[in-house]
Amino acid sequence: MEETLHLILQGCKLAKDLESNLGNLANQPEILSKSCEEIITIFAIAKQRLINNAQEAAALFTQREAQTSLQQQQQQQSTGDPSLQEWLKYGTVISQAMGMIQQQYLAAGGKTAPFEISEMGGKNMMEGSSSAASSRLKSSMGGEIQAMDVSDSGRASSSSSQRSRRRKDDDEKHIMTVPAPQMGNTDLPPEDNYTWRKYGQKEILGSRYPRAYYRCTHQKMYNCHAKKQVQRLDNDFNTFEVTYIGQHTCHMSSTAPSIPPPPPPPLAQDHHHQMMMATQSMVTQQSTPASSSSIPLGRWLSMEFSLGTSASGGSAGSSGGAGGSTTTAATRYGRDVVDYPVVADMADVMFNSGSSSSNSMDFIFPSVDDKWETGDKKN
DNA sequence: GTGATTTGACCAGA
DNA sequence: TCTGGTCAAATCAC
Repeated sequence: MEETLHLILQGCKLAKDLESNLGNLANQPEILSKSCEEIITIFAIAKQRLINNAQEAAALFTQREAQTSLQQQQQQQSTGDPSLQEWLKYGTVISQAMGMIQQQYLAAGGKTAPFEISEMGGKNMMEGSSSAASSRLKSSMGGEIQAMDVSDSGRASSSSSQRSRRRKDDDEKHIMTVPAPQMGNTDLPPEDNYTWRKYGQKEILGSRYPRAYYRCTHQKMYNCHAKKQVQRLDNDFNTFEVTYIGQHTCHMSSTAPSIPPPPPPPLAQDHHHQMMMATQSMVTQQSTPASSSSIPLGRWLSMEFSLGTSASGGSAGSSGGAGGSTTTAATRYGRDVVDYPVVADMADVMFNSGSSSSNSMDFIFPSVDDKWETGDKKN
């Protein structure tokens, strides 16, 4: 265990070194890339060890990682170095991707995700929602995600009214916290690869921020009763608490058909293993120096950078909903918003990467070299 | 014109 | 009675 921690610390040191020299290396992407790969490799090894250990060890690892991310964020904010902002964006992309992975994982009925999850079950939904919001502290940067698996079976509901208003339904509810987008329009709820239609918003007693109510856009077409509620945490403006209610019965992604719906069907224990493998697969691809398909951090950075530019350049193409990769909000306010579908695709590939294709990352990063050049020119 | 969002009102459960 | 969840008309955006 100590060895693993030492590895992590070493990775942190290297990251700090890289950070301090980032200005000098800004025009040397190859060196940057190698440095990043080195860091990624170290963290990947450490992570692998932790995964192999007990959950206890994994929790400690995540804590360390979150601290590191937080430190980087704080340092970045204090320096204001634009090149470091790309570094930060990298973390944001990962965070977003992790968020979606988390959801995919929950969709698979998983109980323990490859990264941190705190699970709470058996309590009623409203308790979980409001009190948890005030008591749980989250990191908005590190991609920390907490999820509560809440099955609201406590109270029977008899809705006989024509309007069928059910305060307490029997649908499964999953509460999770996800970091808000740190660029673009941060008011938007996190992208989750489904299209939602907002049907209400309410001020919640004791909560600083209102709660927004969404239902599946295809509710009528597919009789899909999936819903979600989104609310900022009282103590953390940068974190959303998202409650998923019910399951998607719609099939909406033609481009990424293998994505399972977020609300979790209580199935397949094996998904945990698949998740682990998918995540590890990504790490491996990134961290294997010999692999030409590994993605240097510089490419991740440029990728994210291009995301930012494309968002302002015109994300009108992201509309259309049925593509399964945008929210209605993102569509509506797309001009200010980061183009999340790319991140969704990342998660998609990560979940479908399996072992079949070594070029899955090519799907995520089409012509990344060009994008690097684009980003470079930007600088 | 179509579909999404906003927002005040309504309703049901606690 | 209070509060959260939903409805639906008005409005907005494409």
